[in-house]
Amino acid sequence: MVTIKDVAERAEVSISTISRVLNGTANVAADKRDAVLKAVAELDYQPSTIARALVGHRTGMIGLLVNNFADPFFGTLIRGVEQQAAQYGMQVIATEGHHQAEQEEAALRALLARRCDALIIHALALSDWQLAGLTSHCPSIVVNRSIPELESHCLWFDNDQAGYLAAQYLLGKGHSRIGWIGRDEDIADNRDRFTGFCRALQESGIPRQNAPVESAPATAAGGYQATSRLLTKHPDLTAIQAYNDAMAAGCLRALHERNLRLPDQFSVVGVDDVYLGEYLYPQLTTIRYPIETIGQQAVHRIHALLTNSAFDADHCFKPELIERGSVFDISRKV
Amino acid sequence: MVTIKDVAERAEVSISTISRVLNGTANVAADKRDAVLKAVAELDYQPSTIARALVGHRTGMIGLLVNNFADPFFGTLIRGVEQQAAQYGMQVIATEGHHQAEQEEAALRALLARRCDALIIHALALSDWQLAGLTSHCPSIVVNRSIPELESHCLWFDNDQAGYLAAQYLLGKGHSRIGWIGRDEDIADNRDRFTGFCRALQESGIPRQNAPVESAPATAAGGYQATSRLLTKHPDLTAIQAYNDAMAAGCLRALHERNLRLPDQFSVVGVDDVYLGEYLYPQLTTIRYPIETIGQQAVHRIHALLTNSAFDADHCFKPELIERGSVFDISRKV
DNA sequence: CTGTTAGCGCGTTCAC
DNA sequence: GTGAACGCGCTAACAG
Repeated sequence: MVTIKDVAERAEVSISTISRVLNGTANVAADKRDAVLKAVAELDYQPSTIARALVGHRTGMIGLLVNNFADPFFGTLIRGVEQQAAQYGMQVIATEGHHQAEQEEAALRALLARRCDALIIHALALSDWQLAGLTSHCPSIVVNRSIPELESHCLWFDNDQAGYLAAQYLLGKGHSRIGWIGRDEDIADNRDRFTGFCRALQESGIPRQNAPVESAPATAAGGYQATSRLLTKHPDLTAIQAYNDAMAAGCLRALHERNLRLPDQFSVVGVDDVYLGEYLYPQLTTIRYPIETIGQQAVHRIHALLTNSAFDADHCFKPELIERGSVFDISRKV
Repeated sequence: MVTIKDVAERAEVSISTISRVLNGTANVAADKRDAVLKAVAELDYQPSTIARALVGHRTGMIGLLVNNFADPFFGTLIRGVEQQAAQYGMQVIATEGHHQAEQEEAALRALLARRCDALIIHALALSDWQLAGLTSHCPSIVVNRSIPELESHCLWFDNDQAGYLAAQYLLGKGHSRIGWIGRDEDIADNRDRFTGFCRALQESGIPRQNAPVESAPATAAGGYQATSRLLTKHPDLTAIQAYNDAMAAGCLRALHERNLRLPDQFSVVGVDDVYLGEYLYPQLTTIRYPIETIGQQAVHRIHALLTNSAFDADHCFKPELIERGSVFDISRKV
């Protein structure tokens, strides 16, 4: 690897001069400047970011912890983070936590050992205080979670409102017998979306027995199972609201297998708007979780943290309805 | 940040001793060893990987270049790479190239400047010689592409065989009027899969006019368009083979919209087996592109390169049929 | 304007 | 078995 010393010899100047022209730290005589640039080009010299990091106490790296790379939800998050980081001349080093406390902790420690300038964290398994402990020595933004003591460093999504919005949309299309297929793990996201769902029904005066519930893993297979159970017990339903798009996809499959004509005979709505929506049939009407925007905002905040500048206090991201084709207006049919 | 010096002071030994117990480089008296360990724990000391990298000339980082994070295909690749890297105690730093030569080059340069120990590259826009130039100073593995001069450093997929396998499967199920929906960009993947498709038909004595072709972008929307055009011109088709799963998803939508009963009335097969297959209805029969395995193998090779050990010469990954529900055996129907 | 020097945090000689 | 000293590649403060 060619070092600053090699360049200095070739350009016949001192290493400081190299450093100066490359960083614009001070004025350098035009002829020497040219000689340096020439030598740099000829040698294809790239300053070592690690040597720079050692002396500058900045690595230019943002550590990112996500659950699972293969999941497009996180892929989209990574992309938002990476693109915005590039704007600030930083790079991203991402790791998987698999929703396991030990792995999440190990990943964070590795990121810390790399001396990342800042961390962006999506962790479900770690407790609030564990997270607080691990991040105490490094500027961190926690996404998709709200930790009371760290609130100004959290970016989250209004899951309650998402559930509410989806249900309201269904109600507005004339549905009154709506099933809910939820996630079987008791996590805040699921609770909140369900709470919003219930609130919307209640406001419309729909009795609870008109809104049966089934739980399953938050996957397509889970959505399929939950839907099957739901339809067997409650054949009078006209719509299903799913915890997320993956479950909604499984739900659609269960409906297709029953030879229902979609969307005319049954409506489905999801939450997340991750990738899947346009691939399914009918194309899924859903609630958008602006995960890419959240990733970008996280980087903005980090930049603000690192430069001690101010940032907006707006931590909570609002859901947005994405109307595609999976919901049918049954009020017109009647 | 707590440094080795802090630990040394606290443990009342020299920094060399700290280094020795942490790296097991030499024997240390038991009492001092304990003192060191105690101080390390109390201070929660993590050796700086960047200082280590500077002196050890190893960063423990693998640079990874992919097209697009949000695409599950690459998400799965990243996951394969990351998991295997973790086995070797290395970490991954990933960047996006967006299939644009300048961005791919910039990304590689950034990775090089970070002094990654090795690179794993999925680049479409860069020319062979550009790639060769960029990677000449760093052990690199090129995935999903075969470069003659770098062949032992390439890992690729037998696209021809994939196209052949898919077509053969369709033929075996009694289909003889099969459409092809391909990618409108002229890249090797598309050409090879199509070549394999044609070979299978030819071997079965199917005349070319029974196998019409349409091209479109390699997305669900493209698959939808191509299918629509194909069906309008050739209403007698009984099956479609798609360039990839995304196009197959769009294809399914076009079929659903024509109120075809699937899979009974029309069969579809894709290639890639990325994530989508189980979400669609009918669940997609496809050809598996073992991208996660390729990612793992790439890391194995890198490790071999870095340790000068031998590795298998097996560069070409074979396709595998994944039978799900989107192909109907029409020979039984007749 | 420019070269020399002192670290950044750590692994690794060398003497002791 | 252990500590002092050097250097990895670079930036920043210091002289000139």
